[in-house]
Amino acid sequence: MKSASNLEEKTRPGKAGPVRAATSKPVSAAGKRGKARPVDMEIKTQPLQERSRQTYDAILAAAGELLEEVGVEQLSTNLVCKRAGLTPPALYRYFPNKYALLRELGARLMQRQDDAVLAWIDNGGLESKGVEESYRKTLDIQQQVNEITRREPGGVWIMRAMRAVPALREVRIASRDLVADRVAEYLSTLYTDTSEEELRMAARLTTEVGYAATEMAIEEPDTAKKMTEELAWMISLYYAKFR
Amino acid sequence: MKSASNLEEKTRPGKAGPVRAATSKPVSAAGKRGKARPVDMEIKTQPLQERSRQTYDAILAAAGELLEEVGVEQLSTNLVCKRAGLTPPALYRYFPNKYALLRELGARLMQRQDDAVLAWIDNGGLESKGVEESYRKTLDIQQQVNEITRREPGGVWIMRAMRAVPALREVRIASRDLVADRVAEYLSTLYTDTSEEELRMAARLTTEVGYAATEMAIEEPDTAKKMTEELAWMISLYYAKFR
DNA sequence: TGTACATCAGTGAACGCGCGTTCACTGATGTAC
DNA sequence: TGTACATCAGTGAACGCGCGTTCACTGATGTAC
Repeated sequence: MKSASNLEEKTRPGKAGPVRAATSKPVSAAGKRGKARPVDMEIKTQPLQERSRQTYDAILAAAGELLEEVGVEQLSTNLVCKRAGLTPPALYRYFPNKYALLRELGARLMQRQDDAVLAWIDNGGLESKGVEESYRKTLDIQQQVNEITRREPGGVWIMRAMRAVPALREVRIASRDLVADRVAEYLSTLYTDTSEEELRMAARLTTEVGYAATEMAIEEPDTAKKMTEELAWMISLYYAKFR
Repeated sequence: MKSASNLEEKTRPGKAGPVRAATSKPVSAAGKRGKARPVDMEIKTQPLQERSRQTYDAILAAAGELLEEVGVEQLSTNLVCKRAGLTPPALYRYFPNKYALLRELGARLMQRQDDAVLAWIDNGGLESKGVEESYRKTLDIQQQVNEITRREPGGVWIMRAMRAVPALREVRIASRDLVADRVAEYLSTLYTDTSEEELRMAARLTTEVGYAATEMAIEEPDTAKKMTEELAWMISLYYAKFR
């Protein structure tokens, strides 16, 4: 059973619906991050009919494509509408602004990454007889995450946006901490000499470092394979210190 | 003697002037990154008189402040003008758009970081008798870089912008590779069994990971110290594999 | 199975706003003699 | 040392554009009987 994210309920894997359930209570309108004035992040209407479900997905698909072409900053709702073959009020029916849209894209990507990592943990990804085996398993999951991100249209841009757009940062942090907590929880049964708190810090660090490496791998495909291998060494050698 | 960046000549440390010399040849107007249409990055006029030097610095200072308050995306030249107490044509005299401005901020921050790292290398930062010493030295430079970034107004936002804004990415990459090349060059005299090419990859990875850790340390001050220590372990344990 | 009606989904046209940008200008600074 | 002039620095006012957003509407889909 998956522990609930502190952010919101996550989608059922495989189901393409919006991450936030129609009945979930709205994110408070009051600012959640310091000075940047708050943005309405609520998804307005849930698609109900088949036609609207397609529209909803077309909007997200168009946004993903456009992210790759123009980046986060130049992305606008008008541009997304044009690409999706819609008029603005149609988009506006579902998303109050581009941040809500990006948030949905971010939540979906994180969901897919998290699902892979949690499944990997459940399959004993964190268990190994030595550094060599730990390396192989770490490499495996990192490659999986890279591949998931590569396949997602605009994937690396979504990751960048989750760093650089205040309204999206919490999506990334929630996902990171969800994964890190699960890793720490698991490791604490193996390395009983180390406090769970310390393992949680270690897991956050390695998760964060994993994100950076995924971005790097996608940005520089020529060296991606070798870089990912080196990252896997770095992480597995680091965890060896807790044994 | 510092090896020249592939991007541009870097400023003399301590001098607050613009990074691009007035005589340097313009960045080609043709796009340097795939589809995102190119942005004019050229700094238009160099400040000559004392008055204009102050204006120039006031613009950069205002931009740094505003980055922290509103983020990259909401930043506009008009907003910077208001904060700096200027009218738009005054800003326009020096910067063609906000990207040129951000680029200058990015170049200055990277310059400061690089200076610290290069000095650290020259002082034998990469030399150690064991993992313990390597850890201490790595921790030292990472803390220095964190501190430099913290002190720079809008520092962490500048780093995020260098990831998420296409026109700025090259500044970050150039700086990373400059440092990584110097690290690899140095290490190749120590670890003669490993090719310089492989060491360069390792150095890029650790530099990249260092950036991620700096951002993380600034975003989460409560755990910054411990996180930085763990990062230093991770890096020094990793480099130990080349011994 | 057919039809009338309610609800859902998307359109066309328009709006106000802040953005980037430019113009002709005034005022400040530096310098030649 | 003083003054006239050239250049540098910044202003005030205006512009066109694309953005986010809203309105009253038409058309599509689902359903009650």
